[in-house]
Amino acid sequence: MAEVSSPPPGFELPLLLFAGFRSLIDELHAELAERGHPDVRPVHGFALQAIGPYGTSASEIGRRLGVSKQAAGKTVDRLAGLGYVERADDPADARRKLIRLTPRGIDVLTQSAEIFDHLRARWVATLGAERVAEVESSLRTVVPETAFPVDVPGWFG
Amino acid sequence: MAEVSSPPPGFELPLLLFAGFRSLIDELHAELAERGHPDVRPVHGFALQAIGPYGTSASEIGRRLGVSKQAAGKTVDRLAGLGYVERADDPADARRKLIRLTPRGIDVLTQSAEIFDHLRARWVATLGAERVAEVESSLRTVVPETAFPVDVPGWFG
DNA sequence: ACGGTTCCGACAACCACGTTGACGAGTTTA
DNA sequence: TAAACTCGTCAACGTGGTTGTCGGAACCGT
Repeated sequence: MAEVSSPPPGFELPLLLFAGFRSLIDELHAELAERGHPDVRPVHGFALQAIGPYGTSASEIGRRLGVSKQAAGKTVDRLAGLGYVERADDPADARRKLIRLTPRGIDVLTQSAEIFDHLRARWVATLGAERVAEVESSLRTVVPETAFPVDVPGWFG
Repeated sequence: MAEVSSPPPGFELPLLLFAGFRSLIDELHAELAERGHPDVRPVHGFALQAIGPYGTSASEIGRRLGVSKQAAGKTVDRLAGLGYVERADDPADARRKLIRLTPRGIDVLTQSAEIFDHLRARWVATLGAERVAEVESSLRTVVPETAFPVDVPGWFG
């Protein structure tokens, strides 16, 4: 019944989770900057993921990200300005503009995957494969399916 | 030498960490809303924490949060508008305005601590005390001291 | 085949949150 | 005392959201 030693206060858990997330993202972007992608921001990664290898419409990106089509359109504008995506007319539907990843956009995604693997390997080197796997499996257990971070942008404010 | 089963791709780790963080914060704010604090946003919590029980100046809040004093001033404006903080003249220094938590501000902090404890207890009920403690200790090990999320606001964009 | 509904992308106005730069007023320091 | 610094505020701006509106294109039911 009695706790042997008092558990840590509950507010540490979210702080630790965020710190872990943040350190990974910070290192990712530091590394991306060194590899020729200094201008891509954390939010952009989610948008690029939402586009996918075959391209989609801006409205669809908005739906996947959980934001309005207007917001998605603005994000596409900026990504286009940075050279990560391009707009093309959709031959099948004159209303739509197909948003596609440029080679540069594909590159940043490829490199990101590589860097994330590298960062996870660093955690394994520090904690051991088992403990990393257990963190992952614990989180998978406790995180509701719905909470998966599709709709990240603007969630904070 | 060979991996018995291939490890999960590295990009899952940050996603899981963020999903865990986010689910906790979402539940916190859902609960806070029910307890009479529907307008407080995730970012505000960090600012209220930065103020502390005795109050400080806006510039100091900015320093603690890693943002400009102007940005801190705006945040204080909003928190004051919501009734969580108040400005008072500092008798010792006519330049400074002392930002202090109102009773309502103290209440939201007290309730947050309580809710976080409750949420952690739910994780314990699902995963067991040991696994939760191990997640915490693993993260403490792997997170650099410097990455502790003091300077959260605006970090994303 | 045509007319209503729905969807697309764009424009405008607005809000939240961050940034720099400048400034007057007050405090500290040399 | 004069110079240097700090505080808070104002202004302008950038970015990432929101809602509302709108014309044009596609779909669907009669």
